[in-house]
Amino acid sequence: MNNNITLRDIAEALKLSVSTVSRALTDSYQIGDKTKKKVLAYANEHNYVPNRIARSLKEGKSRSIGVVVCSIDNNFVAQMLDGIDHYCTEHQYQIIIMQSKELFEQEKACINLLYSGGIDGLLISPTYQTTDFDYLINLQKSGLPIVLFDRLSDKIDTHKVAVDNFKGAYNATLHLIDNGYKNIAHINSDTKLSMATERFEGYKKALADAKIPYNANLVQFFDTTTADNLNQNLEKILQALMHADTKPDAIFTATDQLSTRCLAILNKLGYLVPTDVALIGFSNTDLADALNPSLSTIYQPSFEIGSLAAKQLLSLIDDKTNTPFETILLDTQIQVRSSSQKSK
Amino acid sequence: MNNNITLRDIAEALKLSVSTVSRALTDSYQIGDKTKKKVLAYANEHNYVPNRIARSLKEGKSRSIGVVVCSIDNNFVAQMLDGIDHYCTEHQYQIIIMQSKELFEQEKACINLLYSGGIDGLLISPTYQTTDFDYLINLQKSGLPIVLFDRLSDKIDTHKVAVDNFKGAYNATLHLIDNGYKNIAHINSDTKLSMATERFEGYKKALADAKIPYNANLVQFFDTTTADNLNQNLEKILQALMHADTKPDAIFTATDQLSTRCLAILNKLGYLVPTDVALIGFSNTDLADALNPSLSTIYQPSFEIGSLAAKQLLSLIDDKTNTPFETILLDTQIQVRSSSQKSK
DNA sequence: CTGTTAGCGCGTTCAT
DNA sequence: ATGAACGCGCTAACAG
Repeated sequence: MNNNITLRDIAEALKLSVSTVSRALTDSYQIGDKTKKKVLAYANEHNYVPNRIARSLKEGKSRSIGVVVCSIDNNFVAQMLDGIDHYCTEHQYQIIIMQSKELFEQEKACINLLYSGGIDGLLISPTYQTTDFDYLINLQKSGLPIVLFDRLSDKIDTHKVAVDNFKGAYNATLHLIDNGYKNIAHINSDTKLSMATERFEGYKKALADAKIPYNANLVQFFDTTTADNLNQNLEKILQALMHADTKPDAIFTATDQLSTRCLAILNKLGYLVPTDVALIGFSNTDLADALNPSLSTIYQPSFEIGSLAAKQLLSLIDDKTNTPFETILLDTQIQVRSSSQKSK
Repeated sequence: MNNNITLRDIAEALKLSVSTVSRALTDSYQIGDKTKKKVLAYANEHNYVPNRIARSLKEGKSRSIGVVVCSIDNNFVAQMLDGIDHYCTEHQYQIIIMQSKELFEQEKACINLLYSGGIDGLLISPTYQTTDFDYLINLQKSGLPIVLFDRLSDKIDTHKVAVDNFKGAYNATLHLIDNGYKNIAHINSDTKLSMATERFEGYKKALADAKIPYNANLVQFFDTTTADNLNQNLEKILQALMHADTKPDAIFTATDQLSTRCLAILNKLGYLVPTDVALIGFSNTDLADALNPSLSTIYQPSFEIGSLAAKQLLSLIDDKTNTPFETILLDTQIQVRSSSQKSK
């Protein structure tokens, strides 16, 4: 660890007291100009840098926040982290990122580690498995500011930031309907988190509004927590769907991974998109344009989700005024490309 | 910050001394069984969790390492971070990730922050701009263990982990040659870091071995540090190349971003890949299969780079035995898909 | 086996 | 305007 010079080193070298040096460095009004100059000069020359750990211990706050996400190796997550990092760096907060890998137990382990590590607040996007929020609620009760982002839950009352999943899903489905598709399948994660049901609801509402009867056979929820699960199950599901009596003419996928993998697997199985089946899905990949065919997506303002969540958390940390908790839902953006339009 | 109970709270409640409690909790041999049990029980019940900050201050080490990368919002980087995180979590080290955004000044700022934050070691993949390593060398001299990963430099002597760029580039170029391409263009970043020149050298060597004369007009180095720069310049470069007298029949791109953007832009400009021009490039995107056309890539073992780099760093931190520094170069893997093969 | 004491580096009273 | 002393929570050397 950092074995730089300390206040005491400066004090001894300059024959001053530690407290004088400390005050000189913080530009206190009670220190004479000459001493200030002298101290500052010495500090610069020997590039003194305050020991953050000691300061944290003293002040009872670390100016660092914990961030728990499913996986850092996920395009969409990385974009949100970028937003979080941007806001926090700007406000001189350090972030400590931990990965839950979609495992509830690991999520708890992360939180524990972060908490004992002395974070000032917690930013969390729960795992797909997470249904029990008592753990977080207890932490919150014992004074830890918490903000949920991307994946929300009603079970805990706090600041939350995500997108309007219902509307996004509604628009995606509506877009397919507007393009003449009728047998629209929906593939989703089987998580209990609200994002999944909201997207499902948006899908159903769009069908209902268009007077298209809902067909449960066209809807699939399954375990997407690991890449292997996702790939294998998705392939089976797609094959089953495409061989069923009511073969879908379009698919609306509910998550980033689901959308891109779905396209890859359809290609692999030899189906022509959108001729055989159209596709639109939630996705933030910047390769959407280059995909085969270019992928229509529901784009989420990932960077903004991250930076806003960070903003909410820092305000929670600083403000002791009990402002009521709020849930911010940003709008998604529909990006129409080839995969969802009947080829001319 | 964490305002849990402390050793003193336990000590007072149990009418013991703080040190006894401390030792009981660390299962010291010098503490009686009954006291141990009592302390442990009380600690569990009130879920005591040691204050990491205080411990860090006391022990002079934080069990945390700093990681500086260009951007977390970069597929390849995220994969390496995943590897780093995996190894560090396993060994109970915390990582603090900071983004340089390819800016040398910001890189220095990150390092400063990390250093004053009391990291035990530093993992760094320098910016494309970085040519001056004195800064790092000084830190190293003052006792900070440093490991370079992914992007290396001769200017500093320490552990380094990356891939064999020369060989990877050689193989990519050779593959194009084997498939009958002769006018092979090469697009690269204009960084001074060795990775760029090594890839360039690999390209040239493959040409030379095949007795294909080197044509400087087919080689382009340019500023890829921001997404805007990359996109705009790349489009110009591609248009120029494709309209030149010696139009390339194939392109070898040297970085992840370059490869995927190149494909997207070629599509946008209306060129058919690989019919009009073939393409292979360094890239780790898991969407390579789904791209239009599927993209042939030189794949780097990103996770391994990360975890190995972390391993080297932790060994540096723990070992005080002066083992000589080593540079580990992992093999890349060529993944041949449609973009680099003459359509049949 | 247990308690007392000291000190990590810093900020902050309380004196002077 | 400056210094001495204390304490944040923890570990470890030193006593007994």
